[in-house]
Amino acid sequence: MDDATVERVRALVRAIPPGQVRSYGEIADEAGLSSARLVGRLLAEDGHDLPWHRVVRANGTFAPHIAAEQAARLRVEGVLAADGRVPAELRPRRR
DNA sequence: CCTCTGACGAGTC
DNA sequence: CGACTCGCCAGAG
Repeated sequence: MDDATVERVRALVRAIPPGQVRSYGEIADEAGLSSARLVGRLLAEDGHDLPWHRVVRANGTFAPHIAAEQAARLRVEGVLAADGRVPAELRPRRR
């Protein structure tokens, strides 16, 4: 994967407004990536300085190992994650 | 070169 | 709903 793509992903994540979430898949498409997994991988390696907590799975759930931290950070922004998932209204819609 | 393993997603049953 | 499968890219062993 090339650096330009990585930058696109980082920019997209940075562009997510507080209190709002987007899915790995959406980021992947818009950044021109073929797989959502790559977005996850990028965030794991190079996303420490990004609002990664605003990126959730397509069904609104969190990745297991970061669920607690993610829920905490979102709560600060006013997003109350009940039952380890984001409220339906904020959940990334499939279309 | 092959297999396994992910911060994933969509489709089937 | 949950459980499984397959496609996806890259790095590790």
